[in-house]
Amino acid sequence: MNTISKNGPTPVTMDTRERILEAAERIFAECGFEATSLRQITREAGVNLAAVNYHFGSKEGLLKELLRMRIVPMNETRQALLERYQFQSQSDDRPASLEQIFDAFLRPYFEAGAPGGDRNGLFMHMLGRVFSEKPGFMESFYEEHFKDIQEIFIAAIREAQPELAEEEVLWRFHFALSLMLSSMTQRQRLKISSHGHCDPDDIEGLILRLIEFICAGFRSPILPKTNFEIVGIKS
Amino acid sequence: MNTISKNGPTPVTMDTRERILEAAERIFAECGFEATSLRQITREAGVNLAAVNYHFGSKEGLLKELLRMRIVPMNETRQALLERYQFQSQSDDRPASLEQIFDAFLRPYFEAGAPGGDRNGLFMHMLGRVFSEKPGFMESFYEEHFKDIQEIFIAAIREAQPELAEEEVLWRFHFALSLMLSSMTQRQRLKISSHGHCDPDDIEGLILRLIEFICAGFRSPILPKTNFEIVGIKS
DNA sequence: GTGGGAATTATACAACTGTTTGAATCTGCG
DNA sequence: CGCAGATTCAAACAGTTGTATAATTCCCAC
Repeated sequence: MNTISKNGPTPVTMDTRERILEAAERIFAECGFEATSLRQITREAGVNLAAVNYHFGSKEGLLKELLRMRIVPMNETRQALLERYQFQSQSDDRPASLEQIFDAFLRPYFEAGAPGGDRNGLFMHMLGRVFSEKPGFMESFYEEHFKDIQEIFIAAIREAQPELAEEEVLWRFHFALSLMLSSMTQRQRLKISSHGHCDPDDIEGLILRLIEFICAGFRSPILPKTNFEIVGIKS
Repeated sequence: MNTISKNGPTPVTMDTRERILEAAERIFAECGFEATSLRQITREAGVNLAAVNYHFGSKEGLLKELLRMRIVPMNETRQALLERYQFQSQSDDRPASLEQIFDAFLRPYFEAGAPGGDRNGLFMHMLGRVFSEKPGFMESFYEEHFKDIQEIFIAAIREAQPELAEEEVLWRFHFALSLMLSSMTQRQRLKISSHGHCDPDDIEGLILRLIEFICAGFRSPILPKTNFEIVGIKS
């Protein structure tokens, strides 16, 4: 049992388990899952190598625990926020707006790793990386942690956009989700490509812009076969 | 020199170099860069292990060559397509539409790996993975292969949307690019989450829906501080 | 204090990694 | 043919990987 003193008011004892989780989240986010070694994690956590397998069974067990730890409360916040918006709108006898729905969906995600503010962006960066890195891994996690919450939000979208065909709802939700996941892992690209015009660390600005972008996409008219003039694309 | 017979009309001799590239593209796309071993590649390619280092210098050299090989012609196609759209619109004395711009930008990307049709989605899947997997890697490639083409397309967007502030153009282009990259790597997720309602293999449908979604996002009104009613988010 | 389960430790394991080497083989030109 | 350069090959390199195992230390109820 290691005792470290944080600069907070109360000194906190941080046991091996927590120190591993802390270091793992940081390094997974930075280097990805495959490229991160257990020795790297245990070294930075200041614990013994075997501690990972003792506490989490395996490297993958560590990852799963890390995800579970963050995703469960995040989804609870999402649902609570959505229900509040729905309750607010209910007095006017209308469904929650698309903006409210996606605020409830996006905001807890971007703030999941940052309750105190200092771990900002760490978790979702990791999540985005893991999803793009471990193909078979996502399926099991979808079933366990995303299926229900997705159903809830898609139902809310249907209410807000009743004229939109089911297939289009699913396509566009897929776009929204992809955009949400990648806009974190790709944040540093914005810094490079905008030549300093945009501030990727402005999380609130990112959230609002994402909501705006996604809602506009959802309100786009139903797709005709070709809704703009392209003549002779092929060769 | 290995000679294999393809089921096409003309038997094709495929030398070691090409066989490595073919296998590497396939396995990188499936497993990612870090998780793929050279032995896996050379085994499936039917060549000797040392051949990779002989022909490409290193594993990373193989990846770079693979990317260069696909990206250069892809960007040429993008530019040619954009110029054609601009020429078409020019007769009406107006700039190319957002739809045309993003068709020129997206279509060559989604069709890059599939000139004959059978390698569909392989390359961009790999590209998306590599970008999310190798952080420092992207910067150098941005400078070499994306900076110029991005400038060209952003200039076209400015003409199509002159009233949009520069910062917002960059944010939204970032969103569009992120969405393009991730909508390939995340394709199988759509298959799962839509429960068969959507067909992720319908590339043409994907392109058109993406264009529609992105253009709507770009036409969204300029971001006010909060353009929808959220009261008491905190706590 | 003492026993006993929990936790930590150092060490070792087998497997796998990218890369290198030097010899063997092939290819094409004189 | 004969030789030179390009290519392929089996083998080994040193290093790292995740995991397993015993021995040790710690801590708390009794």
